[in-house]
Amino acid sequence: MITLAEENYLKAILKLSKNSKNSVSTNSIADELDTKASSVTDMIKKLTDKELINYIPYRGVYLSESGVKKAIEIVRKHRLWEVFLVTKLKFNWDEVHDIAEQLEHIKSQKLVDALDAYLGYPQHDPHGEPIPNKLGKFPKSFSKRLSELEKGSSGQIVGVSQDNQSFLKYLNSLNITLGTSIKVIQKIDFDDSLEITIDNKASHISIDVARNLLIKQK
Amino acid sequence: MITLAEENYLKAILKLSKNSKNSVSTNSIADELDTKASSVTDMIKKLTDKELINYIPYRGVYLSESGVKKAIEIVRKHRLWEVFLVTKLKFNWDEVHDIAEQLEHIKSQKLVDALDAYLGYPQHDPHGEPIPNKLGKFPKSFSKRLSELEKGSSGQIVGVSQDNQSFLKYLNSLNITLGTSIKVIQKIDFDDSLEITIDNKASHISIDVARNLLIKQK
DNA sequence: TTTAAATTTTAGACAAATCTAAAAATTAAA
DNA sequence: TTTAATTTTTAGATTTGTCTAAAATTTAAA
Repeated sequence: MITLAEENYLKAILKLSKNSKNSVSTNSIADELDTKASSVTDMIKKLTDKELINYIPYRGVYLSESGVKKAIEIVRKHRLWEVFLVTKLKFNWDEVHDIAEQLEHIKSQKLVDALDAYLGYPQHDPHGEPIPNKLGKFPKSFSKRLSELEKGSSGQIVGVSQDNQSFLKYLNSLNITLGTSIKVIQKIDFDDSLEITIDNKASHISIDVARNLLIKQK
Repeated sequence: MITLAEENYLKAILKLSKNSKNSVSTNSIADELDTKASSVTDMIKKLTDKELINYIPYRGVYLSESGVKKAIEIVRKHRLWEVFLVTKLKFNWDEVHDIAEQLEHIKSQKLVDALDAYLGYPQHDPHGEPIPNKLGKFPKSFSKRLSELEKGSSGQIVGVSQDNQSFLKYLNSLNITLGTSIKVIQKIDFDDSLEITIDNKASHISIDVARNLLIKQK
């Protein structure tokens, strides 16, 4: 049986592997989960014993095949519940993360599948993030990160790759939501930040923000 | 913060108080939760420290005002989720208990209220059990237990006061579900069991089963 | 390439929730 | 009303997940 804490570690490792491609460091997991490196080392041993990850001391970890499968299941549940909360219960997109963090740990394959069907097999969550299907396959994406756009080009926001409340509230304050059209006016060499326009109104955003905005070019 | 284990104890104590009226014994809690008496004693101390129960050593416990409130909230969540699973996700009434046992611990007042509204403020769960409202008030009931019916009288099943799968599957095998008409043909003095008819077909049920069937007399 | 800084692991401790075995208290029976 | 049976509590241990402080290892810098 896989515990709640273990599930959270798997999810964190999956997320971090997507950013970096390489194996994931102890400290980065500790950061992601807001815990101490020594706690991470302890948990790494448990996950290794269960063959959910591979681990070389001092060298980092990566998910095993079964670890990936398990982690994707949790992501699937998280995102399906977010869709439920927004489309059925009328929550705002910045209110659902914490509740989905709880709901993602409910154990019942039948429940997940029934929920998926009930929601009409959605491919994206309320933040535009892809929802893996029952087999763990993600829908194809045609989006780029806003940070990759050239000066002068523009597109529409189709997703964000962070769903924590403070980030989403910041986006709300910038009038950025799914579907918003954005043009890159200037890229600042000094700190890689961007001058953009939204509805002809200029704004300035950091590279960190731009990296978390998914955009489809016109 | 109240833990998952503590919530389960509160729920068990509430259930046992309803049966007995007196204070609840350590052993009965241990039975209900399938644990050991010594574990119950340990937990009783924690719940006492948090002022969720009152406790006199060797004399049993009862819920405090805040303990009752908390326990009723959990029951409310459990039953609302059961309604969701049956009415929206098309689960059968004998499949929902275990999943609701998990869902009842999700913490979000807003979620409970939104779910309640989404379901149309149901007053009874799929087993006919009353759902307390937001203020903790239970809807009035006009039902009796089948065990209280006189020989010769009859009525319709409006609820069951057990929702575990094995009990419900047994009812299914007897063709008993919500709405079923039942007549008491004979009461057996020896073991208090009952001869009943369902659609003019005779069956024999124990007093334990009869006590868990709620019936509205014609 | 040796030293310093950063990262990671180990050792030992703690809280939560549980257990077994033994002791204490209560209840029932002779 | 004393004894026996039952119930409840205590004492001490275990597992899970976490922590701090110190040691070990790796990486970066002089």
